[in-house]
Amino acid sequence: MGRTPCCDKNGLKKGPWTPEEDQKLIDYIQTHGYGNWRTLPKNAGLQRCGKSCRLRWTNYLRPDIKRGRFSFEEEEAIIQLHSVLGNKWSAIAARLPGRTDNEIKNYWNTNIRKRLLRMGIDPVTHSPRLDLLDLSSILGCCSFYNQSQMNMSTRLLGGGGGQPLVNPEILRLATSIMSSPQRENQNPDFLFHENQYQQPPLMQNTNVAEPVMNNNPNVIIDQFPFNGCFTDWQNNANAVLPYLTEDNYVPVPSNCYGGGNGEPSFRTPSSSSPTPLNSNNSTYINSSSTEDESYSSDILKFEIPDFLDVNEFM
DNA sequence: AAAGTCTTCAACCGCCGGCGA
DNA sequence: CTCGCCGGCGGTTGAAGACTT
Repeated sequence: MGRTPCCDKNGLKKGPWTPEEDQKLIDYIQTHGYGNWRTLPKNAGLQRCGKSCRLRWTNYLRPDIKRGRFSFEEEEAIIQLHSVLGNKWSAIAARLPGRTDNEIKNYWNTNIRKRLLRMGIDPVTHSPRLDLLDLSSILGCCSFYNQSQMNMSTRLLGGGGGQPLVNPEILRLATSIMSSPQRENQNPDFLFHENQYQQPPLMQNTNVAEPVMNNNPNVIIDQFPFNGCFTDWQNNANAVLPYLTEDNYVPVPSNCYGGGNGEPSFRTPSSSSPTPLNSNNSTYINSSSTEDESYSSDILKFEIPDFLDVNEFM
């Protein structure tokens, strides 16, 4: 289907918009609305192509655009949404009122993506990348989340009376993963292909952990052992090792690097019984850790803000 | 103070899907 | 069914400002 380029080569302006051009576009749209972007620039007296006008309007001039820095809540929402939707910037933007896909995309690429990388998390799969991981980065990530009042450095290292969040077994896992023959038994279905969140398969040994049955379509089933069960994987031949890709991914749910209050939350294994996941006001995925109550309940709880209609993702 | 490097983000490009003729 | 138009999307670019040396 040969289609003519929307931007005529001759005579149409490109590059940054001037205030005069902005005003022309605003005036025109306020008077006539926006319908046919192809004819709009001509009617509005602009030497621009329709595409450029549409972009300028939707990304910059639209009156409902919220400008300025992203709030922590927005940032958190972007990460969560990205873990489900992938690079569907428009879909993410649709759930963040006042933000454009372009803005979110830019913010992701310039801020969040880099931070995740520094934390050793692959920004594409939202999985820890062992080849990226180093402890200094993990500690560094605390600054990413430091808008919470918690001193995560202390927590990660086990200070303040709590258990360390960076389980020494993570380090052992790294070693075992690299040498595990089960690397060959990778289940590609669990990878976040095509931006679709997929449930991890059942662990064969229920003592280890198993994903909670999804009784509530509003809930992203997100339970997957990440901390505390590595020994079981190592010791139990029947236990299914977490998936590894060629690139040494260990896919973990998004909440492993951000609890409802923004801390990285490496969680304990959940109880094996299906947990009703309901809340009137918000949806929690609650890992009812009975084995180690010293873990903060906040860390084991992931809240999906109401304005994120998870239903639409499914 | 100047030069070099890095970061940010507005804008562009090319592709795709929907729709009507 | 094919074709062409249009809107929309995601990836990429490059200018400008910020920061570092």
